[in-house]
Order: sequence, then C-alpha cells, then structure tokens
Amino acid sequence: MKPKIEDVAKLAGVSPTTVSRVLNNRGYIGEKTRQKVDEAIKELNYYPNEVARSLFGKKTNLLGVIFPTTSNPFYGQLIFHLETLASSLGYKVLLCNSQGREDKEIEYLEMLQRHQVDGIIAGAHNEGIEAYSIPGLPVVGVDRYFSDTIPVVSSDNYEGGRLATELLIKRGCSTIIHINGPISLKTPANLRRKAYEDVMKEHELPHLTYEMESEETEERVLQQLFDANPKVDGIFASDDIIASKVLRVAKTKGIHIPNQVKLIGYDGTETQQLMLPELSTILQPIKLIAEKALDLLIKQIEGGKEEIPYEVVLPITLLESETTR
Amino acid sequence: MKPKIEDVAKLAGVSPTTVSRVLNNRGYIGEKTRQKVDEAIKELNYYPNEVARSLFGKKTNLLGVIFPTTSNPFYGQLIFHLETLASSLGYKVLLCNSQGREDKEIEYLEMLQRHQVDGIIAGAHNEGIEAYSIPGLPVVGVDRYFSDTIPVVSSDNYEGGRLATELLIKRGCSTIIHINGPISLKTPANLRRKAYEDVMKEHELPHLTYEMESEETEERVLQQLFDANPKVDGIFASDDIIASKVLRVAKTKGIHIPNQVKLIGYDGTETQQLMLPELSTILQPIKLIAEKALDLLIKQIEGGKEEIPYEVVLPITLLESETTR
DNA sequence: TTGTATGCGTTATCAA
DNA sequence: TTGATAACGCATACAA
Repeated sequence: MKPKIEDVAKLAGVSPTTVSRVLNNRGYIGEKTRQKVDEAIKELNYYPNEVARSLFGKKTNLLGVIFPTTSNPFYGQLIFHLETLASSLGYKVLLCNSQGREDKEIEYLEMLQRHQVDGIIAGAHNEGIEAYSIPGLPVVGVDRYFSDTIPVVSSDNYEGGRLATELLIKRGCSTIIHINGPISLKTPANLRRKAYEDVMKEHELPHLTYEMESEETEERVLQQLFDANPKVDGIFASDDIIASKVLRVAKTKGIHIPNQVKLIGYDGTETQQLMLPELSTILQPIKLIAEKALDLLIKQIEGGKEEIPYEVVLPITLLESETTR
Repeated sequence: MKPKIEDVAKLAGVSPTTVSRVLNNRGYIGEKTRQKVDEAIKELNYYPNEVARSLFGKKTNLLGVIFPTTSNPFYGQLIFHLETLASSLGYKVLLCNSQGREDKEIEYLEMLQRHQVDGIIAGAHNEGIEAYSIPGLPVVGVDRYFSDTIPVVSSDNYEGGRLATELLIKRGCSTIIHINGPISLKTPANLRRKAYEDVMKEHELPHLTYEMESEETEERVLQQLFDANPKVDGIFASDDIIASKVLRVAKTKGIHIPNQVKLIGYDGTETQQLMLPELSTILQPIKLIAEKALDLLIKQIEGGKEEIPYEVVLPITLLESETTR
C-alpha cells in the first residue's frame, strides 16, 4: 500500500537509515546519495508516517483545543487563530467542542492524553476542573482558572466592564442592569460583573445583575427583566449574543433602543461587526489572545527554562455604536 | 513517566498480553485475573497509548476536516456538528482552516496523510483539487465537487436559489440583482445563481450577477452596484455575510430596506438568527449536512459493501423576515 | 559517509 | 486461560 522508508531505501539502493538521514537532514550524507534518495521519494510519492515518528520520538506535534462550541463566533474566531498559528509553527489541532459540559470535558481530556497530545488550550465557562492538572502535560487556560499552576490568558475583563458601564452612565443612564451568562465562578469574565458593580457603587447607583441560566428560559427572563424594571434605561450584556437577545426582546415589547434603553455588549467578533454593527460593544483582542495562549503553551512544551507568567491580561477596546447613542 | 502496559502487567503479576486482553475484552480471561488487572490499571491511572495502537492497528480514528475558516458561523456551526457527531462515533477531528487558499489545502492534505487520518471531509469555495483523489483515503465533499469518485453532500442549492428569487418577485421586485462570493466553478452553490437566472428568465426579467472578488474591494463594488443600478428593488445575496454587507452599504446610502430594496440572504446560521433575525434567508440544514457527510465518510472507512451515492442533496427552508416584507 | 541492530507501546499469532 | 515473540514504521546508537 503506502510506501515506507524501506521501499524508498530499496529503490534508491541504500539503507533505511540513509533515507531517514535525508528526510531529517541529520548527519553526513553524500551528495549523490541524497539525490538518489530524493528521486526515489518523489517517484514513490513517499512521505513519512507521523504515527511511527510520534511513537518513537515521544512527541506528536498535536495540540488539544477544548472550547464550548465553534458555533459561537467568538470561539470560532479564537479557534481559527489558534489553529492557523499552530499550523504555522508545525503543530496540529485536535478540536473538542465541550458544549460547556464538564462530563464532555473530562472525556475529551482523557482522549487527548491517550492520543499523546503535546499540550492543551482550553476555555469554557464553568468551574475549573482538577482533571486539567496532569503531570507533564502543558495546559493553558483562556479566560478560565484551572489551578494555580496553569497559566491563564484573558483580556482585561475588569477594564472592559468598567468602560462599558461608564459609557452607559456617561450617556445618561442611571438604572443600569447587567446580564450574565450562566454563573462561572472561576472565570476572569466575572470581573466584568465586578467592574460593573464597582462603577455603579462609585456613582452611587443601584446595581442589579441577571443571570441567564438555561437557553430555554432566557426569553422569559428577559421579558420579566423589562416588566420588573420599567425604569431601566441601560443594559450591559456580558456578551454580544445576549445583547442580541436583549435587542430582540426589546423590539417585541416596543421598547426603543437606544432612545428608551441603551445597550452595550461584549466580544466584538468579526461576525458581530458584520451582522450587528449598530451594537456598541467591548472588543476583545481575539487574535492576540490566541497568540499569547499558544506562545505560553509552546514555551512550556519546548521548555526553555524561561519563566512562564501565571496570568496574561490583554487590552480591550471600547467600540461605541448606535445602541448607546 | 506515563505508565505503559508493561507497568500494569508487572503490578498485576501477569503478562502484557493479558493486560491487553483485558483492555480490549478479547479472548478468554480469568475473572480473578481481570480484577487484578483492573485494579492495577486504576492504581497506575493507566490508559492506552493511541499512537502505539494506531501504528500497529493501521487505524487512527482521526478524521481531517478542511474548511475555509471557523470564524465564519456557517463553517463554525457545520464543524461543531461534524466534530460532535464524530466524537460520539469514536472519531477525533483534526481541524484545518484553509482560508480558501489552494496552497493551504494542499499542505493540509499532505499533513493529514502523514498523520494517517482515516478519512477527510472538506469543503471550500474554490476549484476542485485533484490532490484530493488519494488512493485508499476516503473523502467526502461538502458543497464541493472534487472528482467523479468523491461523494458530495450539499443542500438543495437550486431550490434555494429558486425560492429566494421567487420570493423577491412575489414581493413585487422586478429589478433583481444577485451577488455572489468569489466564483466557484465546481460548487453546487453555483446552482443558486443558475436558479436565479432561470427564474428571472421565466418571468422575462433581466438578470444581473455581481461577484465579490476580494474583501478589500467589496465595499466599493457594493457602492457601485447601487449607483449603477438606481432602479434595483431586490437583491439576492448568496450568503448572509454578503447580505449583511449589503444592508450596511444601503444604510450609508440612505436606501431603505425593505421599502426601496428588498433583500434575501442564504445560510440561516444560529448566529444570524440571533444577530440579524430581520434578514430573510434560505435556511440550510447544517446539522443534517454534517450527519450525512459523516455517514458517507464512515461508510467508506468501515466499508460495508454498501453502495455510496455520489451526490446527496438535502432540503432547504425559506425563512422570510422583515427584509422582504 | 553509510549500514546494522534495537526500541518506541501495542496487539495478534502461536504455543504452552 | 495465559505467555513469549514478532511486527507496525521510524530514528537513534553504535559499528563499519
């Protein structure tokens, strides 16, 4: 079937070792020999079997990437950058959609270990999992704390929450509500909420946070939100998806945004910029997050003695648009 | 470091063969032996090395998935379903973002072969590539013809194009323009355009198709479109991203949609339904496409003699919303 | 400069 | 019911 190194060797009239040398450019090789081997490789359309290489070499060049779902443009975009960058560095990505489910995450984690991945980048909005602490397996968290030894990359969630809240206040809002996704205790994203509360307190305004538990009840919760808070004039949604839902519910209730209620979201994905550019939002440096996370992971894998920082915080940008004007 | 089968064997006081038997539930095993082995496995926290298994077994349970980018919600959602389903069937996904570049595709193809993937699912909007015809390597195309032996899964693009165009006509449009992404000769998505032209001809209306070549010139092309066609009253965009751009440009030009121009897109991703629900569109059965593509691929891999259809066409759904009312 | 022998971790074959 | 041995494809140590 597929040609192996031995087939190449035979055709070139040399030993497998020599072929291996040519392939890896290691040791001394005669010029003529190299040519013969190269020809044989081309003729047989040979390429090395990475599985065998991995088994021997104790390195697979495989990276595990665990996030809730590529359906969500934020993760889709982040994973795009992760994979593209990894690819340019010679690493391949094993994709895992955890759907925010801990059982899935644990399954994937085991699978990735069985496949001997060189490292894992993971982010998902639920509790940190002890299972990620695997001796000898480098891990980097994105927007998520796993343990005090696993580095975390995130954007400046506190500053983002602050900018968002302050913008609403500056635009004249005083009854401002914050809407979260499901609670996530160990997530830097919590800082968005903390910042919101801090800013409100600083301005001596009352704060109120809603949490969207399940997808099913979201619409109802949002309806109730408007009914229960007739004086609400500002909403800070913790991501653009939630902001979109707010927009839709407001519309059905005849509430005009931004005239009656101003709204700001969070994330600023390419898709949001295209599909919903009128939404004010906090732009996360998605590509930068990917770069930094990968950088930390590969530093661990290729292990210079370089000190790895425990936490990297990247800058965000306020993107004001129509929903806060 | 990581325990191997031999470590387990030693601890359990049996041979590696026996451990392997327990792991794979193959052959006869004494009840006590099994218990001892199970205990040793737990104690050492052992799990088998899939790389070694793959090398021996000639099967990796790895699937290559090549699409332009997970940043695009359509592919993001498709890949989510592909991976989730594959995972439930015991397969893992190696992710490849080709960015619509043929050179990248070819690179990825080689990489996937080196890694001995069991099969490949690919879709990307450019020419079919001969390189995909790899003896012994099952491939399935999504919305893309590679060769006459590689099966293709797509949704009913012709019917979708027809429904979209007919809707615009029914809503009173007569000067209807179609906007494509970059030309893609070998893509079933071309049928959208064909259907548009057919329907226009049937109604004895003139047809005109614009093609968005590069991202840079898009905005200008769209501007020109409106300037050059002041009487345009209907636009059929070949995907929702393009439709979003039309919406934006129309707004800057003070053209009201749907009052002056009606607009319909194509895809109907979850993200679009959330962020831009007012856009009329053709809903592709993304999950179904994933299911069918995977089904065809796995049938080839696990190779019952079952006949594999060359082409599978899945039904689409018209989703009318405000931009055509 | 090149070749031989060995091992990476697993499983299948065959013998015990 | 269990164990010794060989083989998967490759790259290294060592010898030539």
